[in-house]
Amino acid sequence: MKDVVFTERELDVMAVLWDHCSATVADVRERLTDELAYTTVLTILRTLEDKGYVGHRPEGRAYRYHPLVAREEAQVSHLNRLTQKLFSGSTERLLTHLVAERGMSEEELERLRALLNQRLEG
Amino acid sequence: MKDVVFTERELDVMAVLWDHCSATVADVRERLTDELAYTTVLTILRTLEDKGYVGHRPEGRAYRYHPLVAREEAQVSHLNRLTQKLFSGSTERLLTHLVAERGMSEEELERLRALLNQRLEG
DNA sequence: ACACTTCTACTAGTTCTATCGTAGATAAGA
DNA sequence: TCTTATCTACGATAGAACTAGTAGAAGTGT
Repeated sequence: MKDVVFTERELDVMAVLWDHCSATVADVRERLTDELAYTTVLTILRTLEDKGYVGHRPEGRAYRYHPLVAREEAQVSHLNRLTQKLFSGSTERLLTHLVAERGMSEEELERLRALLNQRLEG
Repeated sequence: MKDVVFTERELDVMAVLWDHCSATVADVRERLTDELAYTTVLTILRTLEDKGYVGHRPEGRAYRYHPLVAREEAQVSHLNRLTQKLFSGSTERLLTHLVAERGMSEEELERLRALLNQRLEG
């Protein structure tokens, strides 16, 4: 599987598309936390399209953009990078860090344990 | 805590420094997997120094560079970004993904379960 | 028909990233 | 001392990332 890596801004925009399945420029712009010019958002979408990460089809007089790569693919790529460079390539180290250092609720930890049990028994 | 975020190349270099506590330009260059010119590595280190992420002191005729930020800080920052943008801000989702999708050995999963048990009982 | 708004297309500038060459200092070896 | 290897300092360039302005098309409202 090829690497699907995004820049900071691209990720912002992709997040919107993934969350909403598709969106117009105005939609995306509205949902971004940073205030960017309309044309700026358009440019980012165009760049993403050039790279093959999103597509669009006309909707009325505007375009509606949609992801061409699944969020999961990006998750894998980005996690690979992070694990490699920051956790010496050890997924376990990463997991340990998460469980130990993140403020997770008891319920969440319980659910994780359940998943783990299932994974180990199953 | 302020954000400690690195570019791709910077991360390569930081990884060497973290792994070895400190290193000269030549050291770093040797340990990088990509073959970069000596001056390229030097420039990266200089940039990192400008940003306040590494420091150096003379050693013989050369400089020895050392990290000024802990690997842990970078771990936290990068994980925050990744969780936010790719896992909708949910650490649990990230953990679930890791446990479910990564090929982890039985021992690793066991150890994780042990940690989890300890965390929940303790 | 005219003014107004909303879009895309194109262009452009600034900053950051990545990479390396050259020059000059300095130590080491012959 | 002369040469060679090794460093830092400085400069430069190509490309990516980020941001936004302007022009012109295309609808909307009156």
